[in-house]
Amino acid sequence: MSVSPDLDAFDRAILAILQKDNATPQRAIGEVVNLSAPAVQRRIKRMEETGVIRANVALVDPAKVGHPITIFVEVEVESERAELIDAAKRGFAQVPEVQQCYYVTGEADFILVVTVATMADYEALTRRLFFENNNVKRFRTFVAMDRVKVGLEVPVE
Amino acid sequence: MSVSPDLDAFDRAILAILQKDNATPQRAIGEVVNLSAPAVQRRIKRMEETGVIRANVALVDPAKVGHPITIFVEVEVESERAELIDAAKRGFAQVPEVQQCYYVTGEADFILVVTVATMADYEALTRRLFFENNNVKRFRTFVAMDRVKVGLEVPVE
DNA sequence: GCTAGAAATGCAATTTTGTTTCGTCTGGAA
DNA sequence: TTCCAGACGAAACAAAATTGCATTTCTAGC
Repeated sequence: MSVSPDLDAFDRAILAILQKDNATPQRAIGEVVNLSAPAVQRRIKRMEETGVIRANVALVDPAKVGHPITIFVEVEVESERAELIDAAKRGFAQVPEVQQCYYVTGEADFILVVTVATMADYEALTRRLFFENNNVKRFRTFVAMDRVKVGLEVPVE
Repeated sequence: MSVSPDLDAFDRAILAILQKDNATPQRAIGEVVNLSAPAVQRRIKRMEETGVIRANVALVDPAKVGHPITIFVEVEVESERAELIDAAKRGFAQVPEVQQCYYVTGEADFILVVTVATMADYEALTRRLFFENNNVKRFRTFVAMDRVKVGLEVPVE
């Protein structure tokens, strides 16, 4: 899980494909990277076992399932005591509407990406997550007008 | 692609599974949601055609492929002329290191999520994307110390 | 430069999964 | 009531993933 994976050019080529479409048949991948299907399959398996590939998922259009609003929130906390920070992390991570949560340096402590159906839902969420949390000093809201680019693809060279 | 999909409880249950693991066999999904494999398959196909499912991808651990640093950037532009904004969108979207890009309301105009190997790389990227861009007034950097929760999963009820 | 050991490969067989077919059932409109 | 459209499940089928095995490639170590 945390061993050095040591990826070669084959692995990277495979990753580039899987990050675009992981339903690509191994045979087709093999043709592109010049490897047999079993070889591709073994490499994929190894990358899954070593944690290079964290998950295989379907990406869903939020608007199509009733969550048309995406919001960024910068959260500043009162105290940065480790215990309180950990509690905040767990608290944020638990919430399904919180798609992403990062603990960051800079003028904020946390940045959240939230997806909701309505602004009223967001308002209710802020009450629950921020106003009722004594350790939240203040937060700033940015509503997405356009999701210009959305993905978790990582360049693999 | 943009027709109202009208998802029922079966569709949503299927989506919940596929958002966690889209390698789950259709037969296994069928057992969970009480549907036959062909029924599951037809629903998945329909959701792919209507754009509810935008893509099927592998999620890669950035650190394991040499991109251990995740950075948020708030970008403020000089002019919000539609033409310039569109140019900015295209410019940001093009860059592989820019994982996500949102056009937002609030104290910033764009929020970017960037993944890089080193801070030197980030510095080079800022030069290219911001300093050499006349329409960028200023930008603020937040370096992620902990990727507490990362995903694109959307609650489906 | 040569050789042993380890790792990775390709091929072919097997198993699992995805896909299509087809007959049936259900719900709604005429 | 009758007809039609849509969705379903069972079974047959096609395609893909997976496994076993012999061979090749790579890497040291001598």
